Amino acid sequence: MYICPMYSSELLKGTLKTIVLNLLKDNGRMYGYEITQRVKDLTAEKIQITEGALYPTLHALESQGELQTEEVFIGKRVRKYYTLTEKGQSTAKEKVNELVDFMNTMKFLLDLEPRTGNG
Amino acid sequence: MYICPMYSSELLKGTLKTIVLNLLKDNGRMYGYEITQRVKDLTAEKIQITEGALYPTLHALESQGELQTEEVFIGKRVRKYYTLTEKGQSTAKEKVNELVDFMNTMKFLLDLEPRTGNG
DNA sequence: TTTGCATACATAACATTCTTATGTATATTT
DNA sequence: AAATATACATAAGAATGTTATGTATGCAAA
Repeated sequence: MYICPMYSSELLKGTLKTIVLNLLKDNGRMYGYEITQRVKDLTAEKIQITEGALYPTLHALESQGELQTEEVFIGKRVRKYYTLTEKGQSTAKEKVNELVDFMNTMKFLLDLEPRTGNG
Repeated sequence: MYICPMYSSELLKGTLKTIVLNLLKDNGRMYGYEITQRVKDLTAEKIQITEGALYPTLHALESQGELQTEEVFIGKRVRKYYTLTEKGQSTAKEKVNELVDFMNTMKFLLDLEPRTGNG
């Protein structure tokens, strides 16, 4: 049985906040576990966000005023929903733009395609 | 005067080895300082490889058998040229493929373009 | 000629950002 | 009843950078 390989994990570094902010921008509100599953599904398990990385990141984004939370009881269990603040919405856009620009620069640097309008 | 901003440095993490291996694949042989300048020039200073990151990386790649060195005297100064070993050549290709695949997955995940043939 | 900047290597202390491991608890499926 | 999935959280450790520092040569400008 073939196991689709994950990326060597260093590549993910630095992109986690961008992924989280962008998912929340597209989906309105999500809770932590849901984010891990959504990313796994969307990437055919190539990118798996670990809980040890995600929860501290969510807490950091909240304390920086990018996210706000809402606790909802599902039976006896608390589920913590996150939504973007206004600040978070503009940060999301900036982060995505920066990442796209970075990827274009990388493709040019790796001699994979001509430079597009990002010099 | 406008200063073209660098990327927030986390993004570079994990891509340094790929950059180095690919530059050597394209250019035959290069020395450390030359690599920092080439990257700076090619990216309009958006990506600046620090020496504190580069030299340890070069040493690691050499000790892993990806690179071999050749010392050349320029006047009284030693310059250390690096070239890819055979292992390094195949690693270079793998690393670039992985990075390209990762970037495509990221663009899909960020809902920027339809998935291409990498699922 | 000496002052500063560029070239060219190197390493160590520190910061950031993950992974791995562990803990707690409820809900659902077998 | 046991295993798996859901759902949160934190701590120790690893990996990979930045910043600071050190050494030394070469060259250009004041």
